[in-house]
Amino acid sequence: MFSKFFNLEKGKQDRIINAALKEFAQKGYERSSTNEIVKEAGISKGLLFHYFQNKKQLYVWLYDYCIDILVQEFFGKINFTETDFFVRVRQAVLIKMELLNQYPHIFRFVESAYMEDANEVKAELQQKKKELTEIHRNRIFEGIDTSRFRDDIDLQKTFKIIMWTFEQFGEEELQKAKQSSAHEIDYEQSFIAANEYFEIFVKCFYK
Amino acid sequence: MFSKFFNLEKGKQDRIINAALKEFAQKGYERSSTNEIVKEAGISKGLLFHYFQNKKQLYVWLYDYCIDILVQEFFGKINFTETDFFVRVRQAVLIKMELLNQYPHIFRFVESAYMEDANEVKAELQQKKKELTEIHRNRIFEGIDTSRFRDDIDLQKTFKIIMWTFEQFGEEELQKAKQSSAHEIDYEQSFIAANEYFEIFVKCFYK
Amino acid sequence: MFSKFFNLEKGKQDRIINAALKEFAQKGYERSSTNEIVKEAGISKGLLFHYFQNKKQLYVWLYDYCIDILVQEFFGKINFTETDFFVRVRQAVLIKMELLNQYPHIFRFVESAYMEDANEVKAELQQKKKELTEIHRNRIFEGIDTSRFRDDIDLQKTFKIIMWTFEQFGEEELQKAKQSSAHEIDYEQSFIAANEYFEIFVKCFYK
Amino acid sequence: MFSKFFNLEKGKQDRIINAALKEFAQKGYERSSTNEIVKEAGISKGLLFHYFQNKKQLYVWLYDYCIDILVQEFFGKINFTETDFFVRVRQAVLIKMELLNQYPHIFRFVESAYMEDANEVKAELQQKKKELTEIHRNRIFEGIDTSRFRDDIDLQKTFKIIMWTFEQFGEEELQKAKQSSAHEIDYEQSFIAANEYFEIFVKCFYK
DNA sequence: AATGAATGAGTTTTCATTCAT
DNA sequence: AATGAATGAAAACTCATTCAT
Repeated sequence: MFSKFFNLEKGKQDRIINAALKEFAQKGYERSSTNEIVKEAGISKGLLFHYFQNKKQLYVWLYDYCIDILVQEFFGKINFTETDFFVRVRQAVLIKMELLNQYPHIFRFVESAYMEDANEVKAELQQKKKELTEIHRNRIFEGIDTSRFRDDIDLQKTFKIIMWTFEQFGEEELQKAKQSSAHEIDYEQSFIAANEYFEIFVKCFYK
Repeated sequence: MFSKFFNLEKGKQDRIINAALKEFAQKGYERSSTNEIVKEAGISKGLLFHYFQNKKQLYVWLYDYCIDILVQEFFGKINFTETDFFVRVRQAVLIKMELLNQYPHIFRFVESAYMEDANEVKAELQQKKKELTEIHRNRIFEGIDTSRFRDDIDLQKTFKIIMWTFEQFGEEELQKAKQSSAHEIDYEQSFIAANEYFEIFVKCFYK
Repeated sequence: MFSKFFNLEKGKQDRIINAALKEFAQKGYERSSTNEIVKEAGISKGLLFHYFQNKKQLYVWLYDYCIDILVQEFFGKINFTETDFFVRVRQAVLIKMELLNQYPHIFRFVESAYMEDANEVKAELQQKKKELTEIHRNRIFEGIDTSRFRDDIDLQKTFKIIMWTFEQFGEEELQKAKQSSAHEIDYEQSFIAANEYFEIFVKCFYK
Repeated sequence: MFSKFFNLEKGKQDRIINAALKEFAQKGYERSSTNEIVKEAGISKGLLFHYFQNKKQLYVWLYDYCIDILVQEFFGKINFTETDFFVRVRQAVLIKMELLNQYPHIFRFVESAYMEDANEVKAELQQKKKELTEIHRNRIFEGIDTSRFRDDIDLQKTFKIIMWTFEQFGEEELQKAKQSSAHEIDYEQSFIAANEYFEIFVKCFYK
């Protein structure tokens, strides 16, 4: 399929990927222009369509490519010997923040893809998202010691409460950052706040 | 400003509102076509722009209009004499579901507006969202009896955990509904599941 | 024809005239919008077209109206008892400058009308211009004492040279003014420069 | 920038240039339609905007293109070994008339551009006009023998009088031609009339 | 006399995609 | 593999003018 693309000279590959990443992250699927992408990548119009049949394929391929990178990096950094739930979740939150810092373009693109609702790619994207969570959702909890949780509450639901809290907390920090003067997450302060949530959870959900 | 619009014959007003609602909810701001809207509403191209200076104003006006309806309906139905936090939240969740059923188009449009990231309207929308939450966030907790919560946990953060949980729970139910055969929320089953979350919270967060 | 218009309350007449003057002078015939005119004049769309059948008629009528004012003012101020050609021309140049100062909008509009080349009004305007010059060209030289000019040169052509010189000189001063910081004609300096041209002409064309 | 355009097949280049020339000369900037231009040139709408970013750029580029041709042709035909002022000016007047005949469309377009007052292009055009006159105004008088002029008159102003006279004279002949039955300049008769002006100038301005 | 809702053809510009070279 | 000329449908928006009230 895309093996052709990978035969390309590495530099050109990168220029194309970065140009597309930048354009899509900035403008979303619909508003993005293949014209701008080829201009930024310094290649011809025809070449882009030689490798990617159309805009949609380029977008979806790029999404897969980015997800692969993020998933590999993410799970590569998780310490699976740690069995305490909260330590594990805290790790995950931190790693996510690190990745955000390390691959800002990729992250921003994937983020924007999650919000993307252009009809053309929506369905395909949602399918992929679903598959992704199905595959990885429980991987993050592999080897967790569940014996420390209270016995009188549903564990699955308790996990969800915790996951949702940190998802939304992350979202809130992101929003705050956007509206701050620095336009950047204040990691130190975020870390302290996150810990306070951990404390509540430990107090309430552990035996 | 838009008083002109409200002088219009009611039927025509509704046709315009519904056409715009449908188009924007379905396709998002960028992809939506004013051409389609006027065709659906059965009016001339010129008329739309006689009432709304441009596409953006139409969108933002429609957003305000919808938010007004939802906010009024929502707070009109809340029983503020009830002081128990969880009963109040349960009420809110139920009312939200009712509204979803009663005004599906308006709800879907506002929902899509929350995800909208077309640069042109993003900033304005975010400002409005911020104002909205600032005004109403605490209204929903007016007169709540906080004495029943454990004293050793931060109340603000605890509230957030609960709110986030039900937001995300609602989201999950919506997603499930979309992928179900009926394409409709199974209220009975949702209600049972929601209750299970309530039980966890009561057990863990109350004294 | 337009007697209807003059029955209107004076204030409204003026508002309409000034609004049209401003719009046409600023944007030229084609780019001007009747919408803007009625908005500025504070009247309804329908009313404008009640008095002026269409945009073209409004433009042409306004042109006539302005020309009438300028012509009357101009010839009213000329001192026809003065028989020296150069004194007369000098007078004319000064009066033109005064009028420019007194009726800047009218002047700018007429000026713009002279440059107007919108097909729709071009022909009509040119016809009017021709009639105007035919009627008034020689009026300005009424009672002039031609005996002081050299006998060996064609008087008609000499007059033309002088007229053209002052027309173009005025144009040049106008351009200078436009590009100056003050955006205004420096009358004192203009007057001195004009005099130098007069001196050349007296030296060369008088006996 | 526009090198792309010149890579195009010559025939197509010409069709585009001529179509634009015709449309702009006839209707002026504002009233001209890019739709009409592509129709006349027999190309697609997209292609025009592939080569020229927008209508304004097309107009300004065309102006530059035309001015270049006229300036080169004009100065190429001037005989700079001739040092008599009046012979030189007579030459210039004749060459201008020749060019008018040879490149009627280009001439008409440039002429219309001089009268153009569409806000969008006005400033840019005026800047270009100013540069043009600054560069070339004195080139036309290179090597002129000024010793034959009277010593008691300002030479710069005298030159201006002469230049303005012939500019306006040319204008007048053009207007006459337009309103004549033949719609063409009667060169022979023009030449005689021009000579009469020359005679006046020689008599009056030479020692 | 006065209003302003209504029209719809018209405008410039963008865009993904194709294809001959 | 690589180019870039070419397409034409579609977009948002404007505008003079009409007409029922």
